[in-house]
Amino acid sequence: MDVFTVLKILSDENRLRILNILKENSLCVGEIQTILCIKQSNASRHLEKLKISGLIVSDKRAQWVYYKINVVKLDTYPFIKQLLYEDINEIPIFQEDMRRLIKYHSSSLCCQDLKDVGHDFNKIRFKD
Amino acid sequence: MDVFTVLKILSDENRLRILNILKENSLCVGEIQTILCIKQSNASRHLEKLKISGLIVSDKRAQWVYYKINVVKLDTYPFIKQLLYEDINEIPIFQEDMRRLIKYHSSSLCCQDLKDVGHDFNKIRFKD
DNA sequence: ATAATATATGAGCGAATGGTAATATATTGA
DNA sequence: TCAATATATTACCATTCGCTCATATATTAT
Repeated sequence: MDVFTVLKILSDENRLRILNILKENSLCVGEIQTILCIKQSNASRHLEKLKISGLIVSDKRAQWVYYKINVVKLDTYPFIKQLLYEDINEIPIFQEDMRRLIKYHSSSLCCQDLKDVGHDFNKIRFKD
Repeated sequence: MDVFTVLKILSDENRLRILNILKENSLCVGEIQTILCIKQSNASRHLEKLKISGLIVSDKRAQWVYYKINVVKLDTYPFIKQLLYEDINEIPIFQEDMRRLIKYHSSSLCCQDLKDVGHDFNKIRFKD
């Protein structure tokens, strides 16, 4: 995968947002869809591209497919780590996604509960 | 200019090749066209996009327009320097462009001579 | 087996992209 | 002033892109 292709993969807002929330933990498609507030098919499409690029890997458990960053692949081009782990941290949209991710993790919900709120983050009840 | 747009600008092969050969010295459009072996209108188009993005600046002298890297702008996102000054250095296409750039500089040619070879790098006579 | 659910995918849409040939604009030099 | 040249721009084309709806596939639970 040449550097141009990697840059194109990274240049999409939704894909970069996905990589951002996958930095710490792996997530399944429904969680990504919910935290980023995007359509399921859209999430799935971007995940496919990210997987083909090698930037993420998948792991199917029961009916859920978990995706996580492919750390080894990131070393191919050091700029990717700089971008992902440093440069984007100060950008509002990524901070908001991280805030939702943390809030989701602080709830007691997991994959199989998201159907109950129709994958709508705003319908999730948090303990205050 | 948001990070997605910058990434899109950087994700094109010809634009990245242009940035690569502009790392050390400024060059006019005809020189870029010649060293990269691309069409004049194509070079001009990509230079326009790079200029709009702020990654390069232009400086018109007589009928020639010289472009150079906008060093200040590169600091907006540190990953750009990592990409441009480190990561791409090992990639063949950029090395070949640098080889042609150095060869061009080692000749006694400048802007106004390139018309004599029809902006064809292979028609340039070098001292051996 | 059947219903429910998670994920992937086919088809189609509008928009953006990169390339080119031809032309316009600007500048210089004779 | 006029011819030559450098660069920018217009118009067009083929391709790719991101998104969405609807549907297919796979898995689980009853």
